[in-house]
Amino acid sequence: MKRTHPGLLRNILATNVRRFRMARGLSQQDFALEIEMDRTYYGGVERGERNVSVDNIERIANGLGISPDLLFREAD
Amino acid sequence: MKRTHPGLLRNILATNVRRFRMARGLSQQDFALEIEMDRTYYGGVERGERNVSVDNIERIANGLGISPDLLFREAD
DNA sequence: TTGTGACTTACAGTCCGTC
DNA sequence: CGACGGACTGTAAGTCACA
Repeated sequence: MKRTHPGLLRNILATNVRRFRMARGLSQQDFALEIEMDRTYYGGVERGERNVSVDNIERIANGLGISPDLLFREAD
Repeated sequence: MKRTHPGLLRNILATNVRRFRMARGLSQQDFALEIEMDRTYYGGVERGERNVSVDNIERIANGLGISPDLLFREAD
């Protein structure tokens, strides 16, 4: 599912999620497993292809051990 | 649709959205109209009944004229 | 002015893979 | 390890009539 353009917010989310996950030194699959999310779906999130819902944003933020609002801050 | 649910992030979002909208002195219907969203759907968001996705969060934040991450900050 | 139940359709989200 | 595809299921998205 190649859902590129629409919003930029999901791209911000995507880069942030990826950055925080890598900072924790985890692979996509390991992290996805940890938060009980499908690995292919989670990969799509990091690619900005998925229009993630709040409940899943919460799961991801919890898994990363950070406050959810950090995932929506513009890259610096 | 009574989706009185699990996640609390959804409720944080709900209260924040409502607070910012009221701060702008707008009714749900007027605001919903402004961002081209169905009034009953938007109402459900403010009630924390809807598991909103990123694209819609973006639309709401844009309509409120604020940075999306403000919608995810814990109430003080 | 907002809430609610009922409803259909689009896509979120899962699971099997390959490269 | 991560990108990506096909086929599926569940639920968000979106609308309405009425309270």
